[in-house]
Amino acid sequence: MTQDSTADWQARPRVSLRLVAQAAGVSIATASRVLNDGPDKASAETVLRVREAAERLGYRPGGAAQALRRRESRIVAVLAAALINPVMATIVASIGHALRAEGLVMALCDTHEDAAIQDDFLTEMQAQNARAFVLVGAVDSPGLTRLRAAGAPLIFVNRPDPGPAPGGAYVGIDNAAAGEALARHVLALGTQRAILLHGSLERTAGTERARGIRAAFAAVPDAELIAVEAPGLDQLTGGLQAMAQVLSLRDPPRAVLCLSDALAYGAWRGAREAGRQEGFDLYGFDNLLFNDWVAPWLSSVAVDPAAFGPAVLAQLPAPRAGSRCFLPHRLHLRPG
Amino acid sequence: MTQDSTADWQARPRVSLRLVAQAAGVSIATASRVLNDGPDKASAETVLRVREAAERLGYRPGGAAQALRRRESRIVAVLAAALINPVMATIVASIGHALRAEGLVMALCDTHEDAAIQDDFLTEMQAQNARAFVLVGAVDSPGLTRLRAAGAPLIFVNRPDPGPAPGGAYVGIDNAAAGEALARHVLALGTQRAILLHGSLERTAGTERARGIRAAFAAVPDAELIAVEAPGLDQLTGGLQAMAQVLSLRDPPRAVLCLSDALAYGAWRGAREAGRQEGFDLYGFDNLLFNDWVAPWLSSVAVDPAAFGPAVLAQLPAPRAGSRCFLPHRLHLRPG
DNA sequence: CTCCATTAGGTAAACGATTACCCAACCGCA
DNA sequence: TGCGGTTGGGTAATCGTTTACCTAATGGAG
Repeated sequence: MTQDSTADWQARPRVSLRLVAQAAGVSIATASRVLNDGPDKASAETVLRVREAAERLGYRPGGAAQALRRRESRIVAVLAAALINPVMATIVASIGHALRAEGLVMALCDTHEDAAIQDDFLTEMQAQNARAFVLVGAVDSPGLTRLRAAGAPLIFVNRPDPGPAPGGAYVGIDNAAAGEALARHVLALGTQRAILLHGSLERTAGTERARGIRAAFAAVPDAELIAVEAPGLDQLTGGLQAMAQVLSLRDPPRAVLCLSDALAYGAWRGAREAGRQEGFDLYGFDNLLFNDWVAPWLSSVAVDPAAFGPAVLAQLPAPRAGSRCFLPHRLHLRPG
Repeated sequence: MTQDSTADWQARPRVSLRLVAQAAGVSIATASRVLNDGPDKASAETVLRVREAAERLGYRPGGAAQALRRRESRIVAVLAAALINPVMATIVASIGHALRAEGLVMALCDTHEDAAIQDDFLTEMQAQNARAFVLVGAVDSPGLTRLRAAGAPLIFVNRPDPGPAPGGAYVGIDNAAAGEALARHVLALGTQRAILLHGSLERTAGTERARGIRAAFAAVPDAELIAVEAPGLDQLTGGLQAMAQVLSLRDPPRAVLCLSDALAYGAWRGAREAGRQEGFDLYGFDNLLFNDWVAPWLSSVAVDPAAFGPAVLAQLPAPRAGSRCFLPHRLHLRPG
C-alpha cells in the first residue's frame, strides 16, 4: 500500500557513490578512497576515471550517510543570544561565511538569552552529530554544563563562557582592555566625572568592560564614576530609563559611558525627548553599522565583524578550553 | 592502527534505539513503531514500557540515520540575501523560532545577493536532504531554476520569486499595495510633488513597491513623481549619493519616498551633512527597530517581523507554486 | 470445530557512505 | 625457483532508523 516514503520531488535515483563507482568501473570502496583519501591510494588511471565519473554525474556525497558513518556531520551549531542585535547578526553572518568556505553548514538558533531554548538546541544538535558548538553570547545552562564536562568542542564568541570555569575557546575582543582604553580616552579629554551606564552585569562581556572602565578611573585621582543600571532585558528601553535617572541628577556629568550601543541609543532618546541631547557626550561599544548614518553623535568601540569568522574557524579543529583569541578593537570617535 | 574515527568527546555508546528496545524488552522495530507511529501499533503495556525506557535513558533519535532512511532530514535551508539588514535578520530569527517549535532545524546562509553563493548552498542543502528551502530575498540563479523545475518545496519570503514564473509560495507583504497606501497617505497630506528614491529595480520587492507608488500618483492629476536611482549595491551609500542629486535640484520636493529604510538612512545623512535635514519629509519601508530610537524623523511601512515565522510554517507542508500569503502592514508615522 | 480476520511484534532489508581486512599481482633478491 | 614486501583494489561489516513482510496468537462467525 504505502510505499517507502520519499520526498517525492527528489531526483530518483540519487547520484550515489555506487553509481559513480559503476560508471568508473571500480568498487564503491575504491571510489570512496579516491574521493576522500586523495590520489595516493590508487593508480593514477583509476583516480582519473573515478574523478571524471563523479564530475560527470554531478556526484555530491550524501550528508546524512556521511554523518551516520563517521560520527560527525558537516553541521556546526551556532547559537546567538539575540539576532535582533545587529552586531550579533553580523558576527553570525561572518561565521556562516567562513564555515561555508570549509564546506561546513551553519545551523542557527536565536536563544533570546533563554537557557531552556539554548539547551533544547544544544541537545538537538548533539543528536545531529554537530561538529562543534559556537555560542555567540551564551547563557549558563545545564546543557552547556553537560557539554563542557563531556569535553565537547565549544567556542564562545563575543562573550566569554558564563560558567565558573571556562570550558572552551573564546573569540572576541578583550573586553576589559577595551573598557580601559575607552575610559582612558575619556579621561585624557580632561573629564573628571562620568556616568557608567550598564545593563545587567550577569553578562560576562559587560562585567569585564565595566571592570576595565573602573580600573582606568580608579587610576586617576579625583576622577569620579557614577554607575547607573539600566533595568530589564531590553537594552534600548533600559537605556532610556537609565537616562531618566541621569537627567534627574543635580549636576549630571557630560560623559556617559554605555556598555553597548543599544544602551546608548536608548540613553540618547531619553536625552533628546528631554531636549537635552546637546548636554551629553555618549560612548558605546560595538559601533553598529548604522552609527555613521543615523547616530553620528556616538563614539564607540569598534571591532571588524568580518574578523570573527576566520578566528572562529581557526579554533574549530580543536578548541582548547581556556584558549583565547583576542580580536583587535579600536575607538571609533564621532566626527567633530 | 587507526581505529574507526569518532568524535572522541561523544558519549560512547550512544543511546540508540537498540538500547531502548533492549531495556524495554522488545525488538527495535517495535520500539521505533511506538515512538513514531503513536500508541495504536502496540499493546498499551508495551507502549508504556518503551516510552519509559526511552525517557529514562534520555533517548534522542539520531538525526543522521533518520535523514538517511526517510530521505528527508529535519533541516530546513534558509537563505538570506543580507543579514546585515536588520529586518532580514529579524525575519530569519522569527523563522528559526517557528521551525524549532516544530522540531526542525534552520540551516542558514547569507548569500550577499550572490547567485553563486546561493547555488552553492542550495546544492549542499539538497545533498543534506533538506526538507524545504526558504529564501528571504532570492536572486535568480541556475540552481534555483533547477530546484523550481524539480518541484522542490520553495518558499519565498519578503521578495517574490525573481524567476519568470513563480515556482513556490510567497510570504510577505503585498508590496504593490503597501506602496500605493504609502503614496496615498503622502498625497492626502496635500503633497503634489515627491521624490521616488529607489535602488536597483531588479529586486522584485522594490519593483512592486515602485509600481504601487506610481499608480497612486498617476491617479491624482497634476501630482508629480521624480524618480531618483541610488547606484550600487549598498543601500546606505546609494541613498547618500541619490540625495546629492535631489539636493542639486532647483526646487526639490519635500517628500522623499525611499523604497527601504536603509536608503532613507543614507538620504538623511546626505541632507544632514548639507545642513538641510529640516527641508525634507522622509518615508521608507521596513520600519527598522531602531527607527523610534535614533531615526524619529522617518515614517515607514511596518510589518510585524514575528509574523513571518508562523506564516512560513503554514506553507511548509506543501508550498504550492504561486500561492501567496500576504502579511498585514501598516504605516508607522513619525511622531509629530 | 474450522476458518478467516485481526492484532502484536519479530526479522531482515534497505538508506549511502566509510573502512578493516583480505587477496592477488608484481617487484626484487638470493 | 622461492620468498617477503609493496601496491591496488575488492568484500563485507558497520553506523542508527524505518518499514515491508512474515508469523503466531487470539477472537468471532459459521
